[in-house]
Amino acid sequence: MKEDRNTAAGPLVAKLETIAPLPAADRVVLARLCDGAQLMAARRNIIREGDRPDHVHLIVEGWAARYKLLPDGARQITAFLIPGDFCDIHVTVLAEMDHSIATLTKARVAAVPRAKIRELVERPSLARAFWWATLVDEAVLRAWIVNAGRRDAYEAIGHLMCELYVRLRNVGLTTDHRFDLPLTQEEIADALGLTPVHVNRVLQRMRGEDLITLKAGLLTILDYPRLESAAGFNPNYLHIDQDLRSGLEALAG
Amino acid sequence: MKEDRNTAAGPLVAKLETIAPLPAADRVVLARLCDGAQLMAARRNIIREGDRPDHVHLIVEGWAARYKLLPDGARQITAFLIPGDFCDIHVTVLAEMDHSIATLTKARVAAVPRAKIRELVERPSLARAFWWATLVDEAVLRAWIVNAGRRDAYEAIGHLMCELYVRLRNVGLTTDHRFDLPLTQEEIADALGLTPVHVNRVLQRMRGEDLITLKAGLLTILDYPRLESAAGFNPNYLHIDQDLRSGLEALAG
DNA sequence: CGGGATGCCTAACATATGTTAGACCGAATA
DNA sequence: TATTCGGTCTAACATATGTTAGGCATCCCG
Repeated sequence: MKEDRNTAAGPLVAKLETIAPLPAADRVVLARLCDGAQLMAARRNIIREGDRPDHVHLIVEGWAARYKLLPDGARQITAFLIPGDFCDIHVTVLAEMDHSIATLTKARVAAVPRAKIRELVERPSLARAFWWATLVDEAVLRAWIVNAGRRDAYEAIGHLMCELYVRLRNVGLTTDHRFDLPLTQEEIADALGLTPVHVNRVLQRMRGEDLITLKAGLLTILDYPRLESAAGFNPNYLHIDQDLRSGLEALAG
Repeated sequence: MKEDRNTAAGPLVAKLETIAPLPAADRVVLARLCDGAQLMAARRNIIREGDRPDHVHLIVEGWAARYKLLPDGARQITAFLIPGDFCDIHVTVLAEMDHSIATLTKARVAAVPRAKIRELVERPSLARAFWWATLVDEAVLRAWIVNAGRRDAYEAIGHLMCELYVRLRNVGLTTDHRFDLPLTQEEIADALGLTPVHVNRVLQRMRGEDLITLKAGLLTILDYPRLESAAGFNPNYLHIDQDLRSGLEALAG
């Protein structure tokens, strides 16, 4: 299966190839990035606000999150990072981190020297692919602003589920409409500007409506079209090529 | 004055030079981008979601905003664009717009052909500067997520004011702690996920506390340190170099 | 100079979401 | 088996913010 080949070559390759196939040479180089990945425990900081790291971190396995802490101790999660995501290509240009990143689950994280990134970017296909990835990250941030600003809790949670579904599918981590969602209700709350109590209320409602199933970190979307429309989810901002999108659609049912 | 020279060469130069001076040749090329700018009326779309423009738009004068419309007609503003900001470098890589952009005021907008951008990016100093600018845009998006998610209305509005103050100062559009803020209360509301009514309440309160003055589109921050701390504003995410930051601080009093 | 917009402002009332507190449950650990 | 521990779930109550509605300026344009 194509999916197997992708994940074997590493989630990063799978992700970048959601737009366009890469030259074989590029795939090899990328796959090699994942080799030295370190195993980290859950809930450990990968980098902290104010740090000036000289390595770029890549999630190879497991989940992580960007977050900011407020003076009163509140936490806002700003992004969920899944396999294939770079944590901080920022540091190639910006002096210091303006937010922190921590693992959410046990994870394998590769540290790539800045110089290596510069070397990779000399390949035009990779420069383009990296550029694509950061622009998509930006688009995701915009979608999250809408979540927190103009969607109610029910829509926001539904939207997040749809987004994660598509992103995970791109790296081959879904089967049908089911995937591992190793987030606590508090983490979901911190991502959407809600309260754990309220997240729980909404989840209960969704279960009651036979929209989803969520148990032991496994989410099943029982009625994807209904969830999508209830959440006002339009995957265009993830910028998957049209043809490929329909291809995946067929694959994943 | 240095500030005058910058603004004369165009807001884009001023902005990009907040991190590091550019070679004279670069400044010339950038300044020339602004030459053919078109005059647009207020509240006109520059690009719309779904468009596949072949030009990149640059705000030379006036204000614009990125926004998304929801199925129910609600609007979420995702960024305010001021002189020196690119609207859509995205289109160099992504096929189609996932959001719309409209002028807020009368504005001068330059349309730069994609090819021209590619040409500019061949200059290492400019490539770096553009890269810096988009990473800062990304950081601003994160700050806005925090605004909508975890700050109350008072803090969020204060934070927005501080951010705009610093950004406008970078392009020479402030005098002391005063600047043109040509936003309606509804636009502020749409940016922060609030209601015009509530924005008004908060503004009244800020006036009552002698924190600000806002009349006829002119905002004066009467007590900047107090506003900054009330909002939990930390300018680090705008990534101005430390030395330069203190320099500006001295300049702007 | 009159009339229509547009934006600001306020009041009274409605509600989605937050707060606090605690019971429950399963999985790990001893 | 007992014991934590982290996470889920619920209830009762509190509140920041939304809703609706309308008055009041100001500015523009015919």
